[in-house]
Amino acid sequence: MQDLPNGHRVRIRRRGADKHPLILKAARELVAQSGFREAQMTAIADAAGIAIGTLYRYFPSKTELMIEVVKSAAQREVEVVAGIAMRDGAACEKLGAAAWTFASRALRGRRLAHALVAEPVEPDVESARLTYHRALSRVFKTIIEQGITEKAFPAQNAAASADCIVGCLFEGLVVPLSNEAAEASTSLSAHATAIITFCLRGVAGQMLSFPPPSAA
Amino acid sequence: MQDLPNGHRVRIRRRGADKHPLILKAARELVAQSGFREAQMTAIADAAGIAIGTLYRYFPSKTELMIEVVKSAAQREVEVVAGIAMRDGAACEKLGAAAWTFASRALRGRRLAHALVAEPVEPDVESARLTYHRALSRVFKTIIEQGITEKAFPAQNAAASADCIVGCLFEGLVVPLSNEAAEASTSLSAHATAIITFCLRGVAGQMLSFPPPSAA
Amino acid sequence: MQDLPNGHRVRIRRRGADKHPLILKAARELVAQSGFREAQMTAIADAAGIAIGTLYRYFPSKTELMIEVVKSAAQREVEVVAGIAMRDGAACEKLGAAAWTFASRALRGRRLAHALVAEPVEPDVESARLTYHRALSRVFKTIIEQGITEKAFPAQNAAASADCIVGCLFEGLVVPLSNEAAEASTSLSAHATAIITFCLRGVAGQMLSFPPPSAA
Amino acid sequence: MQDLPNGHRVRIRRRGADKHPLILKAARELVAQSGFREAQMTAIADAAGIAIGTLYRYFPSKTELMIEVVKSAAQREVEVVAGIAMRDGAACEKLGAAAWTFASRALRGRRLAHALVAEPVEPDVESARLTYHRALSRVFKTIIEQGITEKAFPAQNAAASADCIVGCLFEGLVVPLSNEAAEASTSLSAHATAIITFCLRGVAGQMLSFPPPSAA
DNA sequence: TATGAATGAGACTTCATTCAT
DNA sequence: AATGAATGAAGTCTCATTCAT
Repeated sequence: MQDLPNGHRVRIRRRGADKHPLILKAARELVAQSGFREAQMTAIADAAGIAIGTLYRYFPSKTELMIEVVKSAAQREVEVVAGIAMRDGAACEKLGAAAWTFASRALRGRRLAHALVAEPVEPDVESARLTYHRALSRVFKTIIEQGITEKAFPAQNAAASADCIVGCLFEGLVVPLSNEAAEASTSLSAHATAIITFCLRGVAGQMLSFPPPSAA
Repeated sequence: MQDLPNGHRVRIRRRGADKHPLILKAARELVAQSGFREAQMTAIADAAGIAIGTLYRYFPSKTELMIEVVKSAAQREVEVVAGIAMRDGAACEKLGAAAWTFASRALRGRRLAHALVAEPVEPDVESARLTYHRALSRVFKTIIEQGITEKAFPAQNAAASADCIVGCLFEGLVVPLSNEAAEASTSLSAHATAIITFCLRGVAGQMLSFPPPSAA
Repeated sequence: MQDLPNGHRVRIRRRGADKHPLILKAARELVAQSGFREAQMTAIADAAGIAIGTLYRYFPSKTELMIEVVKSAAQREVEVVAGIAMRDGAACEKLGAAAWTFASRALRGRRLAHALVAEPVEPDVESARLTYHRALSRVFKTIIEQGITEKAFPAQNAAASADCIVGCLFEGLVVPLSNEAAEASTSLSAHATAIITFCLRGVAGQMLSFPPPSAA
Repeated sequence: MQDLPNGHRVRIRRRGADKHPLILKAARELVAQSGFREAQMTAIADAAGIAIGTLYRYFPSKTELMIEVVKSAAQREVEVVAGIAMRDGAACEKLGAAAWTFASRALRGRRLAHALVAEPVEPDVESARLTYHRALSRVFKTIIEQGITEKAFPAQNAAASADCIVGCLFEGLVVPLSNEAAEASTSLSAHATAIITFCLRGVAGQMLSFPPPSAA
């Protein structure tokens, strides 16, 4: 036995493919398709093309698997957005770019994004989801603090402002995605622009032009 | 069968008390106490002091009942906040007051607020929950539009800004409530102030003093 | 809700037969037939002619049901033997009669007796089984103490002697029953007589004639 | 395939260590530690430091392995006790010594002793366990018969008396061990003395002084 | 020969819903 | 109209055994 880098305690496996990512992928796709509710262990095993017992070789319980699903999906989002925060450049521009990046990614991968934000889960998974929110918030907080230091933004409670940005993005972009009817992407894009404009005003305390980057 | 004014399709009942509100109240309290997960039909019937069979005379399914729970709980919140929007006064003040009212109500009734925002539900209930978000957003939109008309606020996408406010309030206040550990109410209150300040800046595009009303 | 005399916390049931004894009987028969191992909840429900869900209305878990099975079966045995201890008469005679009664009952109901003595169970059920052993032992202890008082038996550790009697009866009579091949009842009867004779010698410290009662 | 002298039917193995005893040892230790319930095949293979597939090369099924475990553990106990029966000396003293030896070994190795006496098993393993009881009984029978021949003991059904002794020792010493709470070893020792005294009286039909040997 | 990943039958339990009384 | 016992589909998890490498 040993602790693997991915944090799971499993027997050492020498031969055969590690089905961990395979299962995670299948689970994530099921969740992305129909939400947590439809992601039964049997369905996940079927989707992964393995037996239910094999699934339990890699994940000790459904809860653990769902936590991994949330963590892995969330981690990716946070990484991308965090990458922007680390760039050189004005806080104001980075803030807009980070928000826009998150928004455009959420507009794709609708169902999964929604699952990461507002869908029914049990307490332990909820906790992992909350961690995602907080991680995302920290990225924005970092940018805001830089802006305050640079005098680009007025003094403010950076943590609260960051929470607000996350809330704006979720409520403005992700929650509407839950109803299946996909709106025209142009109107969604315009909506995203309005949302981000609001966030920038909230942080900067003044009107800022917000030119959405051409690349999503 | 007929459609009643209150929108419910029930069998005509001539004698005896209408147990509809009784059941709704019991269900709402159970959800407020322990969330949707713990609100089994049997438990609701017990709490209402009626038989499970009777419950099914008034609600055709658990889904329908939960939709009613969300609607009724949401309606109350919306009404209170809408009441503030209808007042005379400057848009700016009303905006702060409405936000603060929502916030303080959410800080009480944590569990219910959380259930209305982020808890696991099935698609049909999710839909009712979304309607609540939209209704709340409309209230803020009305205030913002008034403010734009009065030149108190700059021109903006009022609907998007309203969504943002709702998002800020939910993300900033309700989601953190999901972890059982109740923080000190003073820090929560300070947090609420920071959140609302952000919202006002986002709408007004400038620093606004935000004096929270003494009464909630 | 209320605590019923049988110690189970169930909803008050007004109409319909109380299926508690029906289930217990079915479970006991299954155990008597094939032991604990074969007594799956589904099989018990089938045997009782009810649905699995109904079974769980009356017993919260398999463990609880098995504990009841052990307790109810054991209680009956202890009661019968205890009845003899309460009679008037010489300790010596009562001791023989009690042992013989237990023995003859064990010779009938073989499988169940074996389950009560030596069969595989989980810890909680094991505990109930141990209680049975101790209760039976206490009956013999009472008789022995009476005999010591009456100077019929020498001074001795009555509790230990009682345990020994229980052990003799179990090992001598019940354990051999576990192999399906039923021996001739005459030889079993003779064996029982030899066992009980040993016990009487062990208690009395001298040779005692032991005339088995004609009635079983 | 062939039947080996040790009674095992195994494939002929020419090279490499015979892992039979290794596996048996691991299995026995696991059973001794946590009982049959916790002795899963995988756990046994792990404990033996071999692969599960290898385990199945030596034992065709779990049942077979458990039978071997019971047999081997039992054999050791029987051998030790039988060694005493083979000594020179008075039957009476040997009887006490044999009983005391068994008792003191049971007081150590509690869990294994309990598994050998009263733990949940399937029919085939049960059968092996019964064989152990009978073998132990035969040892005592031998001693008793010697005593009868020597006129040290009165005429009696030696087989039945021997069964009784086994029953006394099991019921008096092993069964109480099943509850985890380890009693003070002094009280256990006193209890063992009382049990053995009873057995001696049962066999000899008179009060005998029983001086427990100092060494176990 | 050895390995150990994979298998899947089967066990327990929950809870929304029905229907005879 | 009211009752609540009964139902059983469905979901999670375990572990003895197999077989390709």
